[in-house]
Amino acid sequence: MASDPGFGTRGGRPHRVAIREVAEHAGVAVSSVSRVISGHPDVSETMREKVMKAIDELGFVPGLAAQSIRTGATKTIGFVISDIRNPLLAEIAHAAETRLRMRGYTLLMMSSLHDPELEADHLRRLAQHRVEGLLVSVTDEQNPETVGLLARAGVPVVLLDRDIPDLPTASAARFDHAGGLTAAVRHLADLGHRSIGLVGGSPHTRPSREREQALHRVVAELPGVTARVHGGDFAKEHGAKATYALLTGEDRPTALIAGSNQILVGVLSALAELPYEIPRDLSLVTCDDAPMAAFLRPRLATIRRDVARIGRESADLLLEALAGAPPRSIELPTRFDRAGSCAAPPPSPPPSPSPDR
DNA sequence: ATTCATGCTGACTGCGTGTT
DNA sequence: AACACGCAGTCAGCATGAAT
Repeated sequence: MASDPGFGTRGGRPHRVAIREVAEHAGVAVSSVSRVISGHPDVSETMREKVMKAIDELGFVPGLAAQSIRTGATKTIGFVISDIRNPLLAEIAHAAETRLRMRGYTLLMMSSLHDPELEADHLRRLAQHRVEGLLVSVTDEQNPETVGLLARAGVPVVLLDRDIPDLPTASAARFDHAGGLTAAVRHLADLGHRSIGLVGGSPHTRPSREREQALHRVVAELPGVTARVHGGDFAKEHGAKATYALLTGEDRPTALIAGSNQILVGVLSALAELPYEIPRDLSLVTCDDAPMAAFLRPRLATIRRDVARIGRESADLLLEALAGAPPRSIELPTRFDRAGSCAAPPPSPPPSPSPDR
């Protein structure tokens, strides 16, 4: 039995066992080997065993590239997200991959690192790989190059929590960010908070826009309550900077909402340097769980979403589109979990930190 | 005679490379 | 520039031989 299936060298160049060699080794025709490999019904048990024995002894692995030449099918799906190192996105990818693998597809994952140029480059590369479908969470919904590449992709596209009106051919799986955020703000207002700060993410993506719009909408319905938003990147650096700006400026909020798990890390790092104790001096709510957040005391009030579900559902939308169904969109809920990090605001304004940092 | 498993042949696929 | 070829496997259609 070969130790490394399908690999070897011949004269310094890579040599892979071909179907012809399997046929010769088994003493059968190439077409018979092909029938065995593809599970054709007209194959006797003796023939199957003979071929499988040769395949095993030679370590043959059918070449997907060669298969795709004839069939036109690569059984590969392109998956582009901002950063595969983000545990939240890793969970989405895992759920989607599991779903697609069950249907014989391989996922080709790429991180755009919030860089539209790199993202466009990935999309072009995936086209070269002849992927049969795309799962994409774009960095900038308005970027003409990205939108153009997706429009011309010629394969089904599913957007992950993104809105691109110029791309009506794409399906989409989105979260109702407004629902969870509205519940959180109402809870804070019920506790007595009158100034709420949101450390938002990129304005070029749907989740940030939805949250910001929802915040202004709900605040408009709550007499005496104001909101301040600091948008930026989905990054801890922005989280720290914006927190510092919000808490050291005029009209300091008594409650803060962190717009993502990466932003939360920055928010917490800024709070570690500022004289605020949670929840005594400041109420804190986060959007999405962070890996270590479960060990924080008090527990963090969190706007949660089922990320594994959006992974599964987006994979299903893509499978549906691959089967010829027209594009469609779905919306999944977000839920506010209140916890110890929220309390009534302090009777006097929160302590004023020293201006030097 | 019929059925089934198997073999054989040639077309076919997209792309890069070599030849005319 | 145009054309031919090789790559590695799939596929369809037909031929063949053995078993029922």
